[in-house]
Amino acid sequence: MADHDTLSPEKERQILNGAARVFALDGYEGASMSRIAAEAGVSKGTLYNYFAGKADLFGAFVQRECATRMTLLFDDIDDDAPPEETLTQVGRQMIIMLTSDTGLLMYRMVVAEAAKFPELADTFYQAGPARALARMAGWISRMCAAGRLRVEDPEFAAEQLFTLMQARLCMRRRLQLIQSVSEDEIEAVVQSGVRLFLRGYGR
Amino acid sequence: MADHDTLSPEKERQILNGAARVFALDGYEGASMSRIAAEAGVSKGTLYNYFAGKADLFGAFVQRECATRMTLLFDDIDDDAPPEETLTQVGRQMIIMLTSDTGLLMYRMVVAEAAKFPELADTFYQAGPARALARMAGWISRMCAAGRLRVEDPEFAAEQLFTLMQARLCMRRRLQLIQSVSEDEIEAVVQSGVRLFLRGYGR
Amino acid sequence: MADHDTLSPEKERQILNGAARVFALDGYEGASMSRIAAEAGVSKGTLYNYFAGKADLFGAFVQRECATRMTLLFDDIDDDAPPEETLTQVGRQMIIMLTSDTGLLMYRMVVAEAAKFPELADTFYQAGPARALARMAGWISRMCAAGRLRVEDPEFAAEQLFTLMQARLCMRRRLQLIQSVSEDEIEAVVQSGVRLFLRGYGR
Amino acid sequence: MADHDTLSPEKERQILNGAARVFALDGYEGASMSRIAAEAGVSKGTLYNYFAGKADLFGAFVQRECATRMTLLFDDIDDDAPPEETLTQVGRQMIIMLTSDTGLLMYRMVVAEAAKFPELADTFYQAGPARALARMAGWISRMCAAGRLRVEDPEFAAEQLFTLMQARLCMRRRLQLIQSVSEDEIEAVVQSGVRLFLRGYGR
DNA sequence: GATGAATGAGGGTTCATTCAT
DNA sequence: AATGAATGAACCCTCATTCAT
Repeated sequence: MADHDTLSPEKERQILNGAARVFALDGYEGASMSRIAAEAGVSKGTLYNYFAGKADLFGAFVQRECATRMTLLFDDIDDDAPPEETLTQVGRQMIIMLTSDTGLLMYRMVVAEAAKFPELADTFYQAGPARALARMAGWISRMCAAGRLRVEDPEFAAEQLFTLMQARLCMRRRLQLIQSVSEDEIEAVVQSGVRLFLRGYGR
Repeated sequence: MADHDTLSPEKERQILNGAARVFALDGYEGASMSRIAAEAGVSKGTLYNYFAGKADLFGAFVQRECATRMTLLFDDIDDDAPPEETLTQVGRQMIIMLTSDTGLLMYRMVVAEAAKFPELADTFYQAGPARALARMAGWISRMCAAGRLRVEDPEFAAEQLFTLMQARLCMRRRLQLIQSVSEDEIEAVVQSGVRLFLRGYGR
Repeated sequence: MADHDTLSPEKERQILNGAARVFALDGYEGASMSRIAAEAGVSKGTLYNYFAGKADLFGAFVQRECATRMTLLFDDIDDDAPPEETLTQVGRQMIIMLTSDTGLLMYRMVVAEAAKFPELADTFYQAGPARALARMAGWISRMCAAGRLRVEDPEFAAEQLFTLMQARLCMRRRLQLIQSVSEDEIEAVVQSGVRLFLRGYGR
Repeated sequence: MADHDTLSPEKERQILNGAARVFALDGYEGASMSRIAAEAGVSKGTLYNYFAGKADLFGAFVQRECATRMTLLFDDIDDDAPPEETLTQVGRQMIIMLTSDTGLLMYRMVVAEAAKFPELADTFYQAGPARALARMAGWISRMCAAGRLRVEDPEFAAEQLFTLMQARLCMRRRLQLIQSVSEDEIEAVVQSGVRLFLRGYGR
């Protein structure tokens, strides 16, 4: 999407950072290239030297965020740890990501523009949720093989786990009903969700 | 939000119907007051006699839609029916609503504009999810009292139930990854979710 | 081209007059809608209430000018008058039209944009030169029938007559070599051209 | 116009060749300095080292084209040949030049921009039409002296001859009504024009 | 001398809003 | 109460020009 024989990687970052701030506040449609330029500290013309247009800039922004966020959600999964521990850790990190300012922003914009930019939503899905689900499903399969879980459809179970983590906090953040989440709140959601999951799929 | 010493309730309805069609197709930013006026069959000036502006019209539209859609999700709950049956029926209707064109549209718009119109998101939440959760939590409490479920936090359990229904289909619809859902797909999600719920909270 | 269920004929005229002044100075590409709006004394938005865009405005302008100019070039042709008289009178009016500010402007713009707006050039041709040629050819035919001229191809003879009128003054005006033409200059060109024509085609 | 203590004549030629291609396709307003730079294979900065700006570059381009095209329209005039033959040959070459792609292009651009670049139109006139007219007028004078023509104003007669050659084909090409001209069409126009000219001015 | 990234004024166009009718 | 013509700020984007390298 973005031109990656890019003129100056530093300036591209600068632009994307500015764009992130503006997109965050105003959404895709609401964001103006003028404001993004001002926020990024470059001229409007420079925006168009780095990105083909607004849609392209938005795409590059989404792609970068996905790539950034998705790393290390599962970096230190230890198959020998008790399932409860792994589930708790993964669930916690997922909630943290989904309720973070940028995570929230990404979700909002991708959902809002999915009808207009379906390929963007797909990019987002592949770079984010799909990878997370694949990893989780893999882990569940291994736990089944090890006799520690009993799951018929690991992929779907992974989805259930992730949706359970979205109870209460995620929805409220998405609807701007709350401005932040505390560690205690997160812990409560994670524990309850993990317990439900294990009662259903544990051994 | 809207002026409720309203000039002519009939004309207000007429405008909101036009607005609904346009917002549905184009979203908030994409909708133009001209198109809404044309679609509603009134002049642009009349729009401003009934609503203070675009944001106000949007608010009134969301409010009315919420009120309209949210009715009777639970109209025929029978406390004597087996819990599994009730859960299945409620879950099924929830998925149908969330993946319907209008349900999806509402969700997208409210989430998209939550940062800009927080009070709108709140309206939506109160008129929709909050009422559904309250009803469900009430039913769970009654089931606990009847010794048919064992739940510590009925309100939260209700949220978990609803999030479980959002696995797979809802997310994919929201991201425009799929264009429709089949009854079989719905049934699979509902059954798996209800089973998980009952294994955790049943008796 | 222009919307002729026009909002206010007076304002449309006002806009077209402003457009004429700006197009005259800057040509099609060089003219800006902002300047046209300012020159016409209306807002930019109003321009777009009356015309679909710049190309449409330009088209309407060309059409109006053609319609205006072309009338009465031949209104009072009297078939009983001596051919020399008729030719002189028509030739004189033709030079006057071609060297007038608007006539010049029209020619410049239509020729300049013919590659980009061929249908415009065609409109111009049909509304202007084609009609003039047809009328002239008709007159020539009648003069032949009356035994006062001897012409094989009346249509082509008409073209030759008109091109003869373009010697000296028209080209120089088109190239901005001169800013105006005097009546004496016109008379000289007309007489010389008519004499040449009659020596060749007269009887 | 162009800086003639020029940095490298070779590079200047290179730039003008690129400019010619772009101006030919897009006209003055439509041509962009970026495209010209790319087409010429130099950087945009270099353009500005050789030419003061777009207008200056355009001027240099027109000047060079005039100098190039105008040569040898009359190189082989033989005063002993019959006037009809000479006139036919000159007329034919004139039509060919005026209806050629480049001739047409030059005419269009110079006429289009005459109001904005009057000195440019003058350059064009001096380099092209003026020289052609002077040569032709000279030949006519010599023919008069030799008793083969009888013309009062040789200069003006030369203009009439040239305008007669512009009947039909030139106008239609200029208005993009036709895309090409055949030899037969040219011959018809030349013969008819020459005959008319000789009936009027021959002896 | 040559480069091309950066600039920012200006391009055509849209549209929420106003107000005279 | 209803109209819709008029407004003008703001939109995205282009491009002639400059200047640090």
